Formats: sequence, structure tokens, C-alpha cells
Amino acid sequence: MKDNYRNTIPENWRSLSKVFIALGDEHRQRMLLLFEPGERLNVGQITAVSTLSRSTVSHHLKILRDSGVLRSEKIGKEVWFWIDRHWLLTVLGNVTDYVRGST
Amino acid sequence: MKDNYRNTIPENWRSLSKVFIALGDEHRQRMLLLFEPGERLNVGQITAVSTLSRSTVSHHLKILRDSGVLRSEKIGKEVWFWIDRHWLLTVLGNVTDYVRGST
DNA sequence: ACTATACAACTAGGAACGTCGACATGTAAA
DNA sequence: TTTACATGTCGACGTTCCTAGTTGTATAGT
Repeated sequence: MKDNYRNTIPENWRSLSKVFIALGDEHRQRMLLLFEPGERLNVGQITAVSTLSRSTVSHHLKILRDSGVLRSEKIGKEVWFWIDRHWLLTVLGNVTDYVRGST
Repeated sequence: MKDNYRNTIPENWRSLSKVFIALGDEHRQRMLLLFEPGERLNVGQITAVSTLSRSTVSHHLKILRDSGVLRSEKIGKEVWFWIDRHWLLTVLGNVTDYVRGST
């Protein structure tokens, strides 16, 4: 058995927690599945097709942004969100490498 | 925008929720990091190096097992757990494929 | 300057989760 | 059969999370 339980979690894994928590909620999964490849959506568009209120949608988008899964940019009145595919692939790659035993 | 928000989540994603939730907790991450490649550990061994009570460790192991990340087998008095690397790689592969836009 | 719009931030109630101690189950040994 | 041990389960408590409503901030248009 590895004896690293009492030590700090590897830095790779620490930033991964937020991603896993973000992806663990069905509402947030549904939101992510809305995006076409490369597409950007704002809060109003997502709220329009959601069953949740605007403030709740905004709350979930904040969790997704804080986890790094989504990035955002304010243009005029609206905030546009898009999936950070590079970050997601990095995260998934790290875990995949660990599972394969290469770490 | 894709219009599948109101529809059911793809079956691939539905089973993924449990995995993401399971991996989103730091205690459960620490437990997973204990395993050497191919190693099996029982509840007592994990409790010994944990800061949590035995019943709480058992609770987290149940979540990890229900998600499919861990598998278990009872031999005599003890229950031995091991990481289902094949399942984890399947899950990560599905998400990676989606992020790459191939789905 | 004023109004309307789009979003973020804060608040509070209710639901869900994490934790522990005590009890129950099942197995092996004496 | 009795005893000891390994693990699972249940109840209770405190904490965290989800959700909606309200308020605040910045921008666009009149």
C-alpha cells in the first residue's frame, strides 16, 4: 500500500476535484451537452432551454467556470461561455495516465 | 445550440455521474491513491491509515463501489477492494471522445 | 440623465450529504 | 457452542449544497 494518505494530494489531483464535482451534477451535464463544438452561449440562451431559474443557471455556470470546465468573456451586456476543451483533455489525460499506472 | 437539454441525458453520461461524484471527494481520492497497481486492500487496512472512523470509511467505499470505480470480494471475514481500471478507462475514454468532438 | 436589459452577488429555507457511535451480521478460531 | 474479529447497517447530529427571490452593477439605447 502506498503511504501517501496523510500527505497532501498531488497537485494534479487537487485541481481535479472541482472538475469532478462540477461534472457530477445532472443539470450541469445538460448545460455542457448544449454546446456545439466551438460554440459560445450566454446565460439567457441557456436559461431559455433550462427548467431552472436564471439565478440558478448562473450559479451552476459559476461552478463550471470555477472548475475550469467553462471559460467566459463579457461582450457588451452579455457574458458568453464556452467549453475549455484543452483544459478538460489535460484533466482527463492526467487521470487516464494514473489509472494506467504510468504515474 | 444543441436542443437535447429537455431530453434524457445520453446513457453514457448517466452512468458517468456516479463516477464523477465518487471522484469529487478528497477522502475518496486519498483512498484511491493508496492502491498500488493491481493491489487489493481491505477495510481494516484503509481505516488504519485514514483519519476517519471505520463506519465512515465503509460508507465511502460503498460509494466508490456503487460508482464502479472499485470492485470488491469477500474472502473469509474480510472484504477486499481493488480498482476497476478497465471501467475507469472506459469512462474517461467516453468523455475524452466527447470533448474532442467525435461524438 | 433616464430607462430597460443582462448578469452577478447575497440571503434564507429546505434537501442532501458526511460523520460517528451503537448495534447487527457473518465468519473463523478456541 | 462460545468467543473474538471483520465488516455492514441504522439513527442522530451538524454541515454543505441546491434553489429561488431580491438587490446591486454595468452597459445600451432613448
